Amino acid sequence: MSLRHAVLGLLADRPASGYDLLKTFAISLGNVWSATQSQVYTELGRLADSGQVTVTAEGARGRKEYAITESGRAELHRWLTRVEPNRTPRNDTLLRVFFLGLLKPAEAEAFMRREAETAAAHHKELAALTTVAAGQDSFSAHGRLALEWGLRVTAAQHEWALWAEQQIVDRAAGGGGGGGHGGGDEDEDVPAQG
Amino acid sequence: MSLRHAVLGLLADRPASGYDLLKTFAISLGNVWSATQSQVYTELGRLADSGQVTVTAEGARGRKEYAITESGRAELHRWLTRVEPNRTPRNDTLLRVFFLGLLKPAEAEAFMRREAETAAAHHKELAALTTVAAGQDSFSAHGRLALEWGLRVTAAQHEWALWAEQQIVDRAAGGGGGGGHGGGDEDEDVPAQG
DNA sequence: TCTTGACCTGTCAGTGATGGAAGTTCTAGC
DNA sequence: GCTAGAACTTCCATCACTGACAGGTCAAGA
Repeated sequence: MSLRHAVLGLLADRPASGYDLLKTFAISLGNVWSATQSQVYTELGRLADSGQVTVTAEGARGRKEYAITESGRAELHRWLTRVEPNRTPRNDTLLRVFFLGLLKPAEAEAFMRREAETAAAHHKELAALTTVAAGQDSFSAHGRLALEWGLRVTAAQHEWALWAEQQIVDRAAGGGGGGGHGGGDEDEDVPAQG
Repeated sequence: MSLRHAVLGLLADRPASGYDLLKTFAISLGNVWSATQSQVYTELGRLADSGQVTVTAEGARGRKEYAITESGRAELHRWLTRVEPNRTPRNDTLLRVFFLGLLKPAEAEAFMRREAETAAAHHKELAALTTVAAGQDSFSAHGRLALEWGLRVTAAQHEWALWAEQQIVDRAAGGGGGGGHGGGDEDEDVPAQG
């Protein structure tokens, strides 16, 4: 449902063709909201039908350039200011974490280690983007806010994965499969959050 | 697509009816993967058709208790160990952040402030769960790992939102609407992450 | 000229997600 | 006996997403 607004938002910056939008998704916006080809073209068609965008030019190779209309801008503004962001949680990795007890400790440990590596790699990718995305326009500036979110969250994820891996190791050593788990050096149940 | 595995995972712990599963989603698992009534019942039907779960008892009021089968367990294990977690980014809030430039600075600022509040509230909710979810079984133990993730990420989100709000204030004060923006005390572009 | 490949737009079938409405059966209280 | 409501399941219309397919046009080089 938000794809519509992603497209509107991009067109609010400047007119573009479906192909152009696809490139923007691939480069920057896709880090935050991904879209496939068919989705973008379908959505452009729908938006044109409802009068929120119009075709402003037809170029070579059948290229159609779309621009946002007043009606589209109004809808975009309404969405930005009046519609609650959708926070439906849907985290594939965490879902698996819930069920890690079904694996052997070694498997579960490997899972968390892979997660740690993935988070670190993702963080690195984003850090590389930082040096590139240095535009002074508003779109770039706000993109950097989103980028910073990514940096912080991937960093937190990395540390969490390392911590969780250790928890699993401890539990395997202390508790085994059965009921209670051996006490001892387990003060550090949950780290302080400030 | 992962709803199937969420259901399988819950049934791997113990047999349950659709209604039971719904309660589990409402209480714990829903923080990580939400599901509606129709989804759960539909999925149970599909799983029964494909032989990954079976009806083990029929109780009062048409209640059907489902249990996972060997085939279901195998699929679950395959998913946990062999299937890459789906990392399709789809973050409604960040999508809006990209387009905050379309709002007046005061509106954008209000948006970020609301985000900060939401993150703080969410963090508090999760912290309240911490004291409750103290079971010693494996499902609870791993649930706490997921919970810890939530605590860390909401904390990071809160701080990020505060930081971003400040960025917006600075930009409005320094740059205004036009081209370049006034230099000065803007060393702190991006905080260190190391 | 012919080929290769980038550019650019679309359609379609299958599948799953969403949200609401509805219906039956049991329990508890009057 | 009657009612209210909780327990529990099922159906349906609509919409979003995926992945594949199916084009047609221009530019540059062999």
